[in-house]
Amino acid sequence: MEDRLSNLDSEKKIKIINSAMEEFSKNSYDKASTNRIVENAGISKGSLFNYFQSKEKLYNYLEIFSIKELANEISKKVNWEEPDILKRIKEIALIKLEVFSKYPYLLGFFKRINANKSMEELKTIYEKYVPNIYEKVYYENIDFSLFKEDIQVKEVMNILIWTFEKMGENYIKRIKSGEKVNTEEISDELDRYMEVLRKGFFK
Amino acid sequence: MEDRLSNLDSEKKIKIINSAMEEFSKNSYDKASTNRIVENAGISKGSLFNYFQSKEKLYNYLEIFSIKELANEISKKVNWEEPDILKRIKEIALIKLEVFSKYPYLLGFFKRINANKSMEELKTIYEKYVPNIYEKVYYENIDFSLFKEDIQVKEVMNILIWTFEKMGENYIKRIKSGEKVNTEEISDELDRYMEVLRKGFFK
DNA sequence: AATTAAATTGACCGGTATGGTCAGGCTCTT
DNA sequence: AAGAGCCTGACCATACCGGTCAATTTAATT
Repeated sequence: MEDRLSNLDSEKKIKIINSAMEEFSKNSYDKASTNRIVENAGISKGSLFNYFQSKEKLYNYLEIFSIKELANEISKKVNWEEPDILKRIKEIALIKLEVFSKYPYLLGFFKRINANKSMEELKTIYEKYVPNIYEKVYYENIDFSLFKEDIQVKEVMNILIWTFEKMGENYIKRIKSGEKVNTEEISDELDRYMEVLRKGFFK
Repeated sequence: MEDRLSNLDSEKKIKIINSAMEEFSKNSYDKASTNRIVENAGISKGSLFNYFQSKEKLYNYLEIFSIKELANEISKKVNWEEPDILKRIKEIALIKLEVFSKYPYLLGFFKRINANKSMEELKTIYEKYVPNIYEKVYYENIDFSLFKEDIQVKEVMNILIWTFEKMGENYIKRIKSGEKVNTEEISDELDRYMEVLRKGFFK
């Protein structure tokens, strides 16, 4: 058996992934410690190296896992027929939040990947593991005629995306600090911002 | 002489500060290396410990320096009579950009501080070194009757602030990657976003 | 219950990097 | 040429690094 991970108990697997993501998101690759990873994951050194063979392979696994996990969830769950960009963005925000609740250090780990890889390298990886996701997410079947007529679409799109990203970051901060996030409260807040943005930029 | 830094050549001082900020923003306190700091700053180990006595004192100095540097620049340069929030935010964005050009790792270092300190601790520090800055920045003399009448002010304020923060982060990324940022181009982009936001949310 | 197979452990390895020291070197002013 | 004040970098004990592997525990098979 090549892949020694798939045999693992799913809860244990998540614990290892989260511990490794935490370590790699807090420290650069060189300074990240496999000792601390096994300690926080509650497994032995030998097991980690049995599952992943080396630190480098662990890191590579995590990289691909992160990219696939988030993109696949979005791919699967979004209603791609919905033409209203605000509804699309809200949907994605909620999916992200769900994934980040399961893997609280995923966003931090993504930021590391982003910092260490050029735009081209990143796009190549995405193209390989989740083809077309870039063009799809905020554009597929979106009805851009819903924007106010005299508005600059590119700028508004960024404002929408950034607003929900910032909200998401704030939620992750709260999740990490141990707070139990109330899904209903979040959905309400997203709706409030949606309403404001709709009034401002849409017909 | 207690403060052995003020005697220093200003260019050298900036080089040391930037090198230390870079190291502390890339690594946690424990893993940040004084060896690498002196190497990148172009000074000897002995000098660093002559100036700062210990790693801890260097870190504390940096923390207070960062907070003061940015807040004082804003305090000094902003036109506090301007009642238009968009103009206020643009002014602050440009000041931040200026400071971040001088200290490219300041924002990264701030994020470390934020991650390691609770909201209360942070506020205490700000209150001590730059009193009232929190209430002032986005509120002092701002004319909130300029907003559209049926709009939710709190949400719009966050959208404005977040938009300019995200733009700033993108510029810093470009500065760090060595790109020479064209101030005129930036000012144009800020204006473009200001215009869109004004159309959406203001009378 | 006995035997075999598979999964997990953690003490241990050589090697690297750590924060901090301090005796001596260098460069000025007098 | 002498003294004063910066500045240097080899040096210290020590802590931790990624990775190994014989020994032990757990699970499966007979």
